[in-house]
Amino acid sequence: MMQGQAEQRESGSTRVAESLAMAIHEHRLSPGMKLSEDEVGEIYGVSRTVVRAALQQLAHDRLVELKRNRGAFVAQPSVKEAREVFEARALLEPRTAKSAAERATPEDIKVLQNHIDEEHEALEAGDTGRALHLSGMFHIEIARIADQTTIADFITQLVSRSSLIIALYWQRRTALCESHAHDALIKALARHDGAAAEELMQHHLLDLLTSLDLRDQPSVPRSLKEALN
Amino acid sequence: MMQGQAEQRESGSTRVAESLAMAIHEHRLSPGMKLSEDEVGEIYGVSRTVVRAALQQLAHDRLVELKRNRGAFVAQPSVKEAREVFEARALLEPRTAKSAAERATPEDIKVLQNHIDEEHEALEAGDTGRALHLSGMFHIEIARIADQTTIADFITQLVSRSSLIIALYWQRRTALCESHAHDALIKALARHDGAAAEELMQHHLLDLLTSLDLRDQPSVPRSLKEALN
DNA sequence: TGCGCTAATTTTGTATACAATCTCGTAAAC
DNA sequence: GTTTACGAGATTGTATACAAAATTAGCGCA
Repeated sequence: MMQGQAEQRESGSTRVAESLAMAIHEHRLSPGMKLSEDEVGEIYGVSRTVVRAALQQLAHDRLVELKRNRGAFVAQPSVKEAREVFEARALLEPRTAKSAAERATPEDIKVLQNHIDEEHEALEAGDTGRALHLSGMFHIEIARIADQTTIADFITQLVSRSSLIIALYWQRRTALCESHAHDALIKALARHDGAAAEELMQHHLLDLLTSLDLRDQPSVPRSLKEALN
Repeated sequence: MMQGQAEQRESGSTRVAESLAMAIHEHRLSPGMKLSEDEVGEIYGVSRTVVRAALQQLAHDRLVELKRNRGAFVAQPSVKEAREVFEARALLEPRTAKSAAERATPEDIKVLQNHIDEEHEALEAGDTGRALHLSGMFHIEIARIADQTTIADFITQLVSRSSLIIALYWQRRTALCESHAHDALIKALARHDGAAAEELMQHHLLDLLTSLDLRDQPSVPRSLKEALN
């Protein structure tokens, strides 16, 4: 009966959620921006029902914040939240990179190399949004290689939030994140050097964190109301 | 205008979700059981709309599994998933316990002690469901004390899933989890001994894991259909 | 009896309708 | 001129109605 492509067509809400998430990752939607249900629904040609489901998904990933009876807003991670996200990543990712190094197949390495290549391309093309997105995908891919679905899901969420954090707290004066950390990582993975991968990941995350400007200015509120509410 | 208790009354879907989660934690709902939208809605006196929202929340926490066009089922974590959950906990909780030990106030210790006392009470009363739930709350409370909201959220999710895993894979022949590990932990926290807390937590999680029967029997399917689908 | 097909029933997915709440502009009072 | 109160408009929360898909039951046939 060969059921051919098991392609279980994804539900409408997931499609909308993914599209919105992409827009947030690429910084086309800024933190604090309001996501009106009617507006979003009209854009995607779906009813408020599916928009609400999509927004709820995104809220659970902390990409949007739902305020009761007020609607959905692109999240504005506080400085504390930003630190917490990177502390969580520091706990999860180095060890996961180690596991990945021990398990990586040549195919895995190729996929990762593709990510890096595309990342460099986007960077040279000046498309920093896309470059940042691909940079995040690199981290997620490593978790996938480690064959730790649960941890990979957490890292996916953390990378998403990191994108938002970078949008808010990036110091543009710093040299771009093109620190070749990913190149070094992929080399360690290719030669199955778990210890090196673990350490490289740890330092990479620390570099990322210190490249942010995390002094206590809980983001610039757009209005007095937002500040006090 | 002093708005007094900021008690933002929670939405209907969260209420339903929390009630269902509690039922799952206390093993009143078994893994694999179907949660019909109409049925759940009738029980709580709400429409399918809010039930669907609640189920989506629970699905995101991996407490229920949503199958497209087929409905919601209480999740049946596989053996692999069970291992993954405990590996994730092994990465997150020991360090968090260390942080908690360094920050714990006397009030924090008191709250934890209450948890333990209630846990022992429930155990003596033979209410293992409640005991297990309180045992989980103990871990979550430690993450809260560490003042790491992000990690605390992850641990909350992992503890939830652990409850399901225990329901599926617990070996009843093993001596009950009343291994006094929590007593030792609270003592380490009380004297701000971070290193001890970290190590105790690590061993505690390992003990938990080894007390499960994780041989490759992906749970007993109720029917042939479930096995093949 | 056992298998396969079709149709009725049930259940989920989505859209729409109504109710509750908030926002914001206007105007009156101090 | 500033503040407060009120109400129209807009937005979200929930319920219901309809469409699409799956499950189930019944029937015919080998």
